[in-house]
Amino acid sequence: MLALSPKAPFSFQEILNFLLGMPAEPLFTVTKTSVTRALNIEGEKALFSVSAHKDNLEIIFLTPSSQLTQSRIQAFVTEWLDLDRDLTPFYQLAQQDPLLKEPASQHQGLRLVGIPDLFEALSWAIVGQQVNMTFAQAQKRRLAENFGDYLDYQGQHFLIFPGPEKIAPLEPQELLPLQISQRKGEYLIRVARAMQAGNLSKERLRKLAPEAMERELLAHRGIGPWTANYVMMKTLRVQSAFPVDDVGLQNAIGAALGKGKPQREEVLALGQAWSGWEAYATYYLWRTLYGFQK
DNA sequence: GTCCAGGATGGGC
DNA sequence: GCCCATCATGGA
Repeated sequence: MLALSPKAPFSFQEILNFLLGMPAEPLFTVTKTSVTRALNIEGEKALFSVSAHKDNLEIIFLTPSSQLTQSRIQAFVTEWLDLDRDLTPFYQLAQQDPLLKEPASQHQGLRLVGIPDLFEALSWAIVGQQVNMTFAQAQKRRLAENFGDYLDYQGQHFLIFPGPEKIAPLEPQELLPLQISQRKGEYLIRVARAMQAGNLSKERLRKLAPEAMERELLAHRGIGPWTANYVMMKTLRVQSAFPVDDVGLQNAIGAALGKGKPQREEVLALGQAWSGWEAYATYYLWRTLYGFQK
């Protein structure tokens, strides 16, 4: 067991509610009090769960884990749940914003749950392009089932997403049975190969300024503006990342303003008020779409 | 049957 | 630069 102390304001319950309200994620299980997932830490598979303990969080290691693995998992959870972020400036900004005021006060302490693994994030974004999320989750699950790993524990089956080395040798036709289209299969495989060749990595990207980072991502076939900003938001933790073209964001804004989907320029104009916090603003607006209430 | 999903690309103009 | 067809599948 290991305790974590997130920066206040923090609410694990809000995180759980958010996850429970989304289409089921294949890589972890969520209950009303905890989230449990398996990871492969440098060849060692480990299972852990995160739950609230008073004002703090605790990580429970469900499989025997070395000291090194435990500290890696701690770092993973900190990054995954954005525990070190100080949200105070965002809430100050949100308080004066017509669109953010309500969601921010209603979901005080909600963190932007990320996707620390770059290949997982890109894969998820690519299969999620222009299809509903339930369908996209099914494809992600099939990728994990067919090419990833797993850990069984007390009758439960925990999937581990494959690394790029598992996808790089494939041909798009081999992904068709998973209902991944020829074109998306090409995108996935090319991204996997670029990562394997070292031309695309989190380490390289994180050294770049946001503009250069986006350019670098856009250079890859299959990564457009939406995918680039989505990954910057979920994986690279760029707070100014802003997936303007996201249909969910547009719907959330439209609903909040009591009208239809806004134009691209309207979204950009609203985003100016969120400068530096576009990623969290987007996330809290997404939250309004999936109204899971206890 | 039609429309919409947390888009990207390449062509024509 | 913008507009448009195409890809491609499932659920409402």
